[in-house]
Amino acid sequence: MASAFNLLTAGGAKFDKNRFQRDFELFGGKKDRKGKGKASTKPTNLHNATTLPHSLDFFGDHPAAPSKPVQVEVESDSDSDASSSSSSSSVHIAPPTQKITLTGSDPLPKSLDTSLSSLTSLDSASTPSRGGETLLKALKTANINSLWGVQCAVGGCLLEGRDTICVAPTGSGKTLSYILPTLVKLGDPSRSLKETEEGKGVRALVLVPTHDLAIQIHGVVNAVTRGRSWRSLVLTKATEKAVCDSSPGPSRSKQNADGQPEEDVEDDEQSEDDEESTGSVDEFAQPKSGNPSGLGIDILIATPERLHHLVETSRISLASTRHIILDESDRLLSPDFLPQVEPILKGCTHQDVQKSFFSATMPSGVEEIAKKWIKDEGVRVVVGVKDSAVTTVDQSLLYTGSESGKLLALRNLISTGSLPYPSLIFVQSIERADELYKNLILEGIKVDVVHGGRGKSKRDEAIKNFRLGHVWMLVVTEVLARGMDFRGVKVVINYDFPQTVQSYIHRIGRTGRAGRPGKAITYFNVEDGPYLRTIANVLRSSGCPVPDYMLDMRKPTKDQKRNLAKAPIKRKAVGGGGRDVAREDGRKRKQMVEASKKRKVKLDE
DNA sequence: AAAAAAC
Repeated sequence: MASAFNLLTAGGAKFDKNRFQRDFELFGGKKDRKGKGKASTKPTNLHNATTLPHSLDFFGDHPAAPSKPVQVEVESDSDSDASSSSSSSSVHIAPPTQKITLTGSDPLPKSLDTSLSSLTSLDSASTPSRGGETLLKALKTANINSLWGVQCAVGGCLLEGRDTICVAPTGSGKTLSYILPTLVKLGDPSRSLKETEEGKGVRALVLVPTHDLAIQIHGVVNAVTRGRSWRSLVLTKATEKAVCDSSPGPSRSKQNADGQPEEDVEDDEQSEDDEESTGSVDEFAQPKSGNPSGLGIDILIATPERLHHLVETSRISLASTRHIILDESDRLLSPDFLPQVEPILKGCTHQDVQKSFFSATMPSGVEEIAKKWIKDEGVRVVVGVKDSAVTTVDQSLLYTGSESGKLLALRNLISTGSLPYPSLIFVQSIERADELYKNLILEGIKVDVVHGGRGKSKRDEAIKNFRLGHVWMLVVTEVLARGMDFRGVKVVINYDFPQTVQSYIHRIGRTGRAGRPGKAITYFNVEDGPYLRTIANVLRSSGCPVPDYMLDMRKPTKDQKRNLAKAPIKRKAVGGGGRDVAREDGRKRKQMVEASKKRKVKLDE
């Protein structure tokens, strides 16, 4: 326990002001490009274009703002970016450093050093050529000047062509850790490769559990491929056709194991009709050669369901895909998604396809599933302590007594001005999200709500406004718990108790990113009692004080399960709910307890 | 039990 604490605190406390700044720009760039009325400045000028309101300006008003660097032991030599172009920074602040553990068959890949050039200078199988040079240039434009720990380690693995499972904390830089090496391995954009086999179809596939995360990752890709002709798309209804068109002809899918040859031909005819109706080129004029335009998609970012559908109906082939990345992979390999994800993985039939799996949490049961898809030469990268919360978040638990007590507590925070913005409020259901949203409007705050029941464009809009600072508080469901990078978020409030440890870790990981401080407050009531202990253990492992009685609380037994989802926000908690023992719940609680035990056991990893 | 993810 103590060792875990030390390990964690040794890690999270370094700062890289340059890096934060460029991260902001990175995402600002995406927003601005899409912004309607916004002055369409160059993406790099975003910081100026969308000046942060004071409340969002982390470095301006936070007491812990590193006007001088936080003093932590320096063990990395990532000082190469000290002379960055960033105006307001003569101080060098190092990125978060944590212990990184690689396991796998020998020889283990050598970690890259923190300089960007280590991405392209490697004499790996890839063709360095001009691709590397222009990538470096693009990174500098995006104000990315050095690699972080996870990016060095994962970069080494992916560049060597190894399949990889990576468990790294929230906000530690996982997205870039797979995007950058993938770009290097792809070498040149499909546009420059149109005559070659390699440039066709979906060249790299990133699979994520939510639409919103897909959009965000697309923004990252855009930011690091600025000025080049890389073709990256999010698979949506709108882009579906273009994505199918990029797929090599059906002749290819015939070679696949599960292909349905006869129907392919008919599908082809069908597609052709669709083509013409949308005024596209006659891509399928030559069915057997397929996609004569030769325009592939370099990086496709997709959610499982739509892609699964396209694969199952043979409208798209992943037979030429060389890279498949599962982000939030424990979620994607959970029973909810597995039926869709498995066929997609199966569809990647190229003999050289590289598979990689990423998450901040990785229950061992799920990791076993991931391993089944990985070659013997696979590498496991663990940054810090697996399945632990980031230590940069100040976590606390707050007893609110009753349902109405929650709203009271939140209102109190707001009215006393003690709730720093921007903040993120998690609730358990769509209904409760809408209801809390309505209540908060009455408080006169700039608030919006995001959940799966809202249209995609509304979601995009709300998230954009939140990033821009036009929205101070976002009421959300689990949909935004994972992966979303709101760099400025100061507080996460778990208005409703998270249902799993994983959920808790991901939710509070929306703040305290990249070594920055953050705060997480979790409300709980009597009915959350059984689950409290598990979460309390997480707090303690990451160094946050927890009253002893919480850890002593009895293990979850057959407590009545509150139907929280249907409980109105305003109403007082109704006593005497269902008394029945929900077997499902028992099972899940056991998993939670198991997971936390395992976490403790594996502290020395 | 809810959420998410296609039509």
